Amino acid sequence: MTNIVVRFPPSPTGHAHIGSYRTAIFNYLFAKKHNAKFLLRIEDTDKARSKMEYQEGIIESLSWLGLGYDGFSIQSENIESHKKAIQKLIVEDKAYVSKEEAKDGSGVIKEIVRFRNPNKVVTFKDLILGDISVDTTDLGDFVIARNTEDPLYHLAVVVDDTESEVTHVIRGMDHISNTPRQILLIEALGAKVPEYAHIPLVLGEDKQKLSKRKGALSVLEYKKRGYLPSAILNAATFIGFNPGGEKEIYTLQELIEVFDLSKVQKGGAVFNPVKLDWFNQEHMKLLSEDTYIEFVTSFIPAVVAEKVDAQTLRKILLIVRDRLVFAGELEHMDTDSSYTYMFESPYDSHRSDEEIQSLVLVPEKMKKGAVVTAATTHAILEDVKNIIASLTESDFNSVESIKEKLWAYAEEKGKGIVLWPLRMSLTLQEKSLDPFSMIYILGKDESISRIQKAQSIMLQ
RNA sequence: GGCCCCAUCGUCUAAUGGUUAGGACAGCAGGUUUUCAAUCUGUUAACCGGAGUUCGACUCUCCGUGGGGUCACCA
Repeated sequence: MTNIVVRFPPSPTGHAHIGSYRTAIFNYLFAKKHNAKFLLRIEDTDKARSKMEYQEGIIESLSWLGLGYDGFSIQSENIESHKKAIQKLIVEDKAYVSKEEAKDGSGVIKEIVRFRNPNKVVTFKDLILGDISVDTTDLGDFVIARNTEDPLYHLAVVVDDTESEVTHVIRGMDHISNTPRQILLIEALGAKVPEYAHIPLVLGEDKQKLSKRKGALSVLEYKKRGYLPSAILNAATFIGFNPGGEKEIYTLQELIEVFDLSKVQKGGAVFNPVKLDWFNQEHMKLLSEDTYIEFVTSFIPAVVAEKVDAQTLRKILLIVRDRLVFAGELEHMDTDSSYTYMFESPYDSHRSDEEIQSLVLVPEKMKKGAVVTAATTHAILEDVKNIIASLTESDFNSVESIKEKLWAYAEEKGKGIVLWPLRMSLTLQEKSLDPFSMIYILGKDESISRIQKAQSIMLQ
């Protein structure tokens, strides 16, 4: 392992969205690429807003994404070092205690600690942006602690980073203005200034910093909706980064191989949820049949298993695979009418005979001059039913063989006038799977039974 | 407003002085074994503006303009 160390320091004050985790991802990729250490540090110096629930959310998110870390710490547990640093700065007259009225309007006089700003120009080299110079004079003597026992962000970060020997600080561009004052503190403490890489911000539709407030989903919500971690990883990495070339679908391993800070964009990038959907579909295609079934099954309501046997459910899931964007679409499979007809008879008391008849009868635009009546439809269904009855066990092994057996008849009579009533009698859905897939899923008996029901209504 | 950063299709981007400015998502059109998907094919669409530098600028420089970030006893 090299001596390179990076870290991801989220504050547990909310469920972070994809923008924050992209920072974690960049750090992780950089670490793996360079055979370095990746640290997770929970920044909870703001005790009022920090919550255990959020800390757990961070850990769960990282684990779900598969971003393992080589070290874990909680900032508040390093309070002794922070206090020591505050004392050291005060003793060396690089900081001082100042009696001031509390900002909360209470009128209480408190003793806060301010940094004695040397008022100089700080220049640092950013690995993405290049040289950046800032005159720190206008920062004034900024506050570094609420009191001698209670450090604030800048002080805590600098002390912690120094102690864990962080060499590369990879963080969002919104931290760029924090960098000069942190460098001032590092210098005052006599520590080593790390390398900085400020990555472009992830923007919302309005081109402003992505935020929960504007509807950005947390990583945990994506997990809940049935997105694949590999898709989130892939999509997030491609916000503000592109390895060049035309390949876009990458696994985590491949991402590590091609990751390079020099290929990180400088400008902010708008997050496109529609493209994330595409990434997810592509990553679903990468799954083996068994992995896919296993993944998707965890999103299906338990009652479905009572209504349909595992064998049939597997058939349904495999056939439905191409149209699935994310697994959570199956979350109401037990009641969603775009799925229920696949495993429950659509012929129920809610539908009138007239309704069923109008569905099964070939619509005008599809007739192509042919004369279609209830009687002819009944006759066609009769023929189709007989063909299905003649199918052998092995014919039911694939959609393809079922189609083969029915195809000649459909061509002879006219595809539209055979296939439409067939599909409708099996599904009673305006939009549905094709009839061959339906017969494959339903099996001989149920297929024939549904067709017979449609037929009996045709006769009335 | 001060300070800092950025600027290629609607969006994400490729191009590192010489290309008909490429790809992906979305859009549109069409094909496909009925519907809806899926899939295949085709297609619309961009170098923020102005000066330079150069034989030659998307690429380099400067000035505008636009956008963003940040100005806490939050992180």
